Amino acid sequence: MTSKSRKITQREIARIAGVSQTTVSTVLNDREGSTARIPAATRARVMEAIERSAYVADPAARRLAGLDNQIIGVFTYEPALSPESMDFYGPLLNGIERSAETLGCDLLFFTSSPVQDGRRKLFHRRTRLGLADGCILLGQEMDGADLDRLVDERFPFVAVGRRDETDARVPYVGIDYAAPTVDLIDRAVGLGHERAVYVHRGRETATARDRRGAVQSPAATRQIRTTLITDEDLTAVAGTVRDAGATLVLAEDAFLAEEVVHVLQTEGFDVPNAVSVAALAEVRGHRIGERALTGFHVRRRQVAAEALALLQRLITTAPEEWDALDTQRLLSADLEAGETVVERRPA
Amino acid sequence: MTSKSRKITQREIARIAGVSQTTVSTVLNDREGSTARIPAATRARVMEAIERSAYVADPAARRLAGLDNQIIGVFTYEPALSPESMDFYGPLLNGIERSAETLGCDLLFFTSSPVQDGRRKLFHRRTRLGLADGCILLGQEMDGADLDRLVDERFPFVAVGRRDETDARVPYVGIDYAAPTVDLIDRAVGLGHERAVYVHRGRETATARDRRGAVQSPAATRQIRTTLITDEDLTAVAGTVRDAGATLVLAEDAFLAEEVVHVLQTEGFDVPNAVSVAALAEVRGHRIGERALTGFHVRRRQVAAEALALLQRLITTAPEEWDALDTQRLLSADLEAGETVVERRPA
DNA sequence: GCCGGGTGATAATGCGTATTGGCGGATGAG
DNA sequence: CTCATCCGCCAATACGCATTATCACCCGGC
Repeated sequence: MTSKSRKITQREIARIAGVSQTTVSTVLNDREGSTARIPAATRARVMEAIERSAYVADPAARRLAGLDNQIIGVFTYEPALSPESMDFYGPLLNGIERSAETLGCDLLFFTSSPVQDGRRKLFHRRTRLGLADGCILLGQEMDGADLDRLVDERFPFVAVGRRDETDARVPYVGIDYAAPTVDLIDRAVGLGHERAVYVHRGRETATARDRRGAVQSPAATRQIRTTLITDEDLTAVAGTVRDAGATLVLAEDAFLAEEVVHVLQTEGFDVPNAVSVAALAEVRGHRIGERALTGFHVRRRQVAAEALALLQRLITTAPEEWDALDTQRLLSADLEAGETVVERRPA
Repeated sequence: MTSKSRKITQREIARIAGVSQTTVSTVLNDREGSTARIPAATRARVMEAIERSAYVADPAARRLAGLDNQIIGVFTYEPALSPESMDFYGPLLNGIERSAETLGCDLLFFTSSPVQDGRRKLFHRRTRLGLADGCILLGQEMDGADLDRLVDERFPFVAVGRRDETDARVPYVGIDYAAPTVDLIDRAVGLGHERAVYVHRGRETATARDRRGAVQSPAATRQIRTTLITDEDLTAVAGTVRDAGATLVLAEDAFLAEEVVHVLQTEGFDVPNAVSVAALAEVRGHRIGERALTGFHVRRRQVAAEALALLQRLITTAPEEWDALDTQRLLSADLEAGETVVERRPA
């Protein structure tokens, strides 16, 4: 073997097959029409030259010539492949990889983006964003300017997570926490609970508002009285529970739930027999003592799959017609029964 | 805002700044020389136009013009981001991501490669390999044809894992199991062991030969007598141990070690008090009852970092001078003390 | 013998960037 | 006054591919 093969181009193939570069291109893309007809014999000759020389098209040239590339960009605001971020990013990346595989797309991770204020910047002088046909954005919080610019440039992208707070036109696939929150409360009511405390982090993100909204919604307040407090002074939790006569504590996320339980137990509460506890977020892998924490489960793999499907639709649709598309999608989190919300014991 | 911004090119910038496209390119790459001199005033004018219009270079065009792209390809023979592969790929990918970040490179995952015979094929008609400046190959076993072709085409790449069996010219970063195997045996001898059994999988890979070679090396056999058996009939292990009067069992990997222990315990052996056990491979996370398994630890993050460093050297070196480079590198696995190799009790 | 129409191809062009080889004008040396 | 520099800039070109516009040829009909 050991051909000194530098780089095989269509021109090279053309020379071997005794045709023009145009013909090679036509054969490769089997483009047929009144303007370009290739008889079987010629086609075969060209094909053979291609097979024998193991030609592969230069993706850069294809891209420059205006074709798409089957490359999907993946941007994360922090390192995605570190052990710490794996809990969050792992299932998402897995879902993305699987979808990309079936779509026949490669994945371009923008790991080179310079870090500013502790998070990566999507746009910079040497960004390779333009190589991708579209881009998936991952991260707990994103830069509004980045999103605006993507929208302005009509670059196909999809954010994972609710993003309507920054720009109403941002396409996203997010999680609905409101519906399962109401479900969870229903279930607690069914177990006899009448007073609850909701401990939240006082954030003003869309999902935080969603959860508060659900807790304070008519559907919920009709059945249970809930006192809201923030995590600023966790030691106050015990007092609030006592004062409100609450038998159920909801926490904004699983970590907060764990802290709250610790405080309650220190104050002599029996969890969950005297006070039930649940988190309004992902709880897989979180336990309170021996018991699995009650809360939600988010099917992240499915979120990723939906995001890629949406992105694919954007890529294959002309920007002018994006308005007609349904580009903002919410998936409901699943209720994860767990074992920390139990029947209310008569006092 | 809301510029209808299609795509800003150097020509556009040139028009705004009242110069030629050549000048813009020169400023951008601050190329200076007798052939192209730009006075500060012009440079400033151009720079301002660039800043204001938020210009970013088209990577495809750059690539086509022969420059490098700061893109490193990552090829795995099976899905890399699935939960099952994470044990193996996780630390490697993490190391790659970190190195890429400091090198300012993006990562292109070739997830689109069509699957054939249960593993992905690197080369296909639409491969985007050419977009990358170089490529990292990951996977337990690789396709020799792929490696040959990469070598032939002088495409910069580095395989993770020993690959000298396929082609002597394949650049790789692998793990040395021979040295730590001898170390492990030394230590066992120091604890009084005189007879051992090595249970291996009967494979003919480079690393498998390495381990067998180390076990049977003069340095080892001088101190301890080792009987080799394969995993074909694990129930035979107990008999072999008894017949050989062995007090130490070495297994080719941690999973095999676990199986072996199970067999031994079923047969009434006290592990590790009567029979010590160790694996000649990664053991982190593996336990025998309450005890951490003795064996090796592979610093995969470091392996990845070395691989990227080597790849970078290949990329920045002309192919004609690759021969002068040291392109095959072995890193020694660390001894992981564990608790399953203990002092030999007098019978 | 001329014309229309279909067939099988190709030359020319463009995509956005980098680079080579100038070119006109000013300045300085002889 | 002439010739050689040097300065500041630009036209032209290449990169590999896709696409548009043509072109030469042959065949049949009139």
